Amino acid sequence: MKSFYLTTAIDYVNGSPHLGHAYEKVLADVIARTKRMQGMDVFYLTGTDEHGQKIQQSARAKGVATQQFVDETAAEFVQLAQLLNLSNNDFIRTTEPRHKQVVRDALQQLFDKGDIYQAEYQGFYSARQEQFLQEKDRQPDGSWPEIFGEVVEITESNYFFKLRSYQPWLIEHLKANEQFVFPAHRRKSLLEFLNEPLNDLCISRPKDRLEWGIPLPFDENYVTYVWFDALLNYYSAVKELGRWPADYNVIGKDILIPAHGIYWPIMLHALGLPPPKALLVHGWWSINGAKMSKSTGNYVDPVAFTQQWNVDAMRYFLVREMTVGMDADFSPEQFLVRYNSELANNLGNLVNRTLNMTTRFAAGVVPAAEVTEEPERELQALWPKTRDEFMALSDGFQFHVALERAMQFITATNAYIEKRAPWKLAKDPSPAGQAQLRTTLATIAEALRLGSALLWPAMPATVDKIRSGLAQPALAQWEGELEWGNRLSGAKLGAVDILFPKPATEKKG
RNA sequence: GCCAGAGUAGCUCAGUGGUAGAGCAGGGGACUCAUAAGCCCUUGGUCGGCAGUUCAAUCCUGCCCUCUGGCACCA
Repeated sequence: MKSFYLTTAIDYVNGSPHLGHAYEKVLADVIARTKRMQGMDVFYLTGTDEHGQKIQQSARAKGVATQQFVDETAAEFVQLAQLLNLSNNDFIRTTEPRHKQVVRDALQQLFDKGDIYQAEYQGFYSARQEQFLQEKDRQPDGSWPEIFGEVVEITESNYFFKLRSYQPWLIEHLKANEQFVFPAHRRKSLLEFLNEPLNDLCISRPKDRLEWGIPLPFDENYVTYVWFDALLNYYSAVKELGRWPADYNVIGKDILIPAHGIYWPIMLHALGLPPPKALLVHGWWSINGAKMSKSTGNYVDPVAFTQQWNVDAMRYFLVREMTVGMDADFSPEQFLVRYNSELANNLGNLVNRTLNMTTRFAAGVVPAAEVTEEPERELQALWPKTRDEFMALSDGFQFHVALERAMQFITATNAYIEKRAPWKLAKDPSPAGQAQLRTTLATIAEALRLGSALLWPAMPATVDKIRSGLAQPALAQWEGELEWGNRLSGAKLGAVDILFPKPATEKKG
């Protein structure tokens, strides 16, 4: 069985999850479930990034122990994963011993190898912000902004990783592997960035400035810089499982350069490990057409929103609305449009009328199809076309179009019902009419079984509910499930609650 | 400023070197199994602008305009 390993970025537990976090996890989950449906042995990793100065500061500001602070915030992300029905195989936290050990081993290895050296770093330091400043932080007149307080030039000793010496290798790797970054234009911008010489990466922080981190194994007076620590999670989680390298590291566009596009492949290469096979870089969500911002209230709480509606509706919307790699806009109005027209009216209603008619006209048992005439031929011909296009689009991460295609098949099934008008056939006592009626009911049920199977990665719980109504087991994989046939003949259909109930009032509230 | 992306029907987006497409919204109609859902028909665009290549460009090339994002650590 082909194995497939993908990861999400691990979330920094300095604040609560927002819509972007939810999206990335759902996107990765849809990919993971798609690959499982295709018969692959998938390992899906997500987790939290828990070290660093901001976290230490936030914990102090809140007056709680740092460990307690990260435990509490990490719990929110674990809950989000559960709420979104993610199929992750593991959830790694960078404060776990299993991770810390891998980081320390990696640092020691690089140190022994001579890829890490100690040097003096000179710069302007703001004690109030506890950070080094850069020239771009200066105001036009050369002074430092008030928020930094007193700024002094200091010299500090730190450890540096020889990033620059691997720059030629990275450039070669990017040129030789066009699929290393998706979408393609991100690879170009990465190469652009590499036109300039890299600086070596400072990978330590003195303990008297920052103690919330992983101590350097070769100098306990320092802790590890948070990015160096965090990136290794993708490896530390599966080191013992032998699953490295990842097929995809799924990340947001903001952390491609320099973290995932430069630090990460070079770190791995220096350690003698292969880089990930590819980085999948997604875009950002705006809210109501504007940048999301908690302070202005232009914000959607993914937890509250999901609970208010329905997990699968949320998952469907996120994947249906955004083109992977591009930005998209989230608004309650647009959500409602998709929810009503595609989920409730098209899919949900098809499920409902199928079960109703089978109950009413065939005592709840799916009949065998007996005739194949123009309406059947048309729908049956559309199926393999839909399925094949859906697969190709999914493989290319074009989920927004793939889902539209699947929905078009659902629409075609609704149209088929109108052509056959089973409610009229039910009043036709002739043998031919009755045969057409039985055929119609069989055809609808089969089309629903097939069409819904495509929707499983995006809406697993919903699809399994539909399948339960069709007396089918939960879907395990697509193999053998996507060919038109008559396996539902004789199936005693069960009841299914309204899948996507309409909101009480359609006006926005 | 530099780099990248986007610019196609009211909205969200597909798409192709050869007389422009879908969904939603809008208009009309027939039906009733169904979540007043679904189905059929339909209004609507000089495919950002200019020039070029070509028998032919929305799709190729060049220039320009507008919007968005990034420019070193926030998905």
